Amino acid sequence: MKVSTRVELGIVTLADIAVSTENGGTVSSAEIAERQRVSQKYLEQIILGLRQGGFVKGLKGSRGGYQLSRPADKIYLSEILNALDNTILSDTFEGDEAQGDDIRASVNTSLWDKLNGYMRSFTQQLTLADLIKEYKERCADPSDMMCFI
Amino acid sequence: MKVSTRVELGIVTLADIAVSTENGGTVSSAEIAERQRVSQKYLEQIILGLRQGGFVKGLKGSRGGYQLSRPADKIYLSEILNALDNTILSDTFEGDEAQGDDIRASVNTSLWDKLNGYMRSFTQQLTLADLIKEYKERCADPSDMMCFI
DNA sequence: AAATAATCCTACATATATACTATGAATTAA
DNA sequence: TTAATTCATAGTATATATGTAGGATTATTT
Repeated sequence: MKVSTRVELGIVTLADIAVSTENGGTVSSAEIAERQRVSQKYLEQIILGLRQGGFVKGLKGSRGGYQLSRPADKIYLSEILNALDNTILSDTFEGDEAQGDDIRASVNTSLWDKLNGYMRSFTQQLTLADLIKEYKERCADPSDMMCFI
Repeated sequence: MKVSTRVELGIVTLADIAVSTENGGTVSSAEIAERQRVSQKYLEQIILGLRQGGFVKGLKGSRGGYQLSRPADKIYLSEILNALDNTILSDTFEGDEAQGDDIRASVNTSLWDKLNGYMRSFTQQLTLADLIKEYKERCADPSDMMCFI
């Protein structure tokens, strides 16, 4: 399953903000950009989407930065994905049902609707807090990988 | 989940060939093109992929056409998808693990690997014969939709 | 043998999406 | 007032998607 770098970076950035600010305060786009090795300007575009989606709020000015606008266990992956790219969890063929014979419609319900249904239910029960929890558990095992934050 | 029209048409075309030839014989690209309301030339390109994937064989010349090269219950959706677009069931980020910190790697295994895993197991147990069976069951109920083939 | 009907193969055109880069305005704290 | 930061938009190069088009190849039919 291919996913755009915007979506990848969007989720990772949100997780980064959550982890970096869990003891209060804010984190700047410059910090995150360095950690994730992307240009700050590009990252700001992605954070724009996160803010418009209602996941983070930005505090302007010196000593400003970003924080979550909701607790991480109230942010569902389905919401994040929809905000970053509304095609991922959407119906595969919308308004396409009238074309051709109905083998198309049948394949749609037998295959694509079921795949979409699973992706939705999985991402509707998975929260940002779950992602962070799993990340920290992996960090606790140094033989697995290193923890940078 | 957005999918290219090539993938959609590829699966539908394969199902069409299976249904149209289940009593023997062949079906031409012209027939399928009319039924699915696409240009014959475009359809031929898509059938090319199906042939290279080993799902159909073409018989040239007058009275030629296409047939399945294997029984429909031995053709798995995972194979079809891989032949038509090898990104759908592939790992979301291949060779991408070295970039940035390992929040990326962790999100990858917590989210994307699981989604890919489900899509694979579902499509690895679903066959073309299953799709056709469901299609015919729907056709048997005229209140649901009409059956054209 | 010639005509016909079909698959097979490749090149090209156009539109859209992606992945950035770049520029600067607006806002706040020191 | 200066510096630091978010906020917003414009531009651009590349890749991908969605076809169109032309014709070569092969087999059947007459």
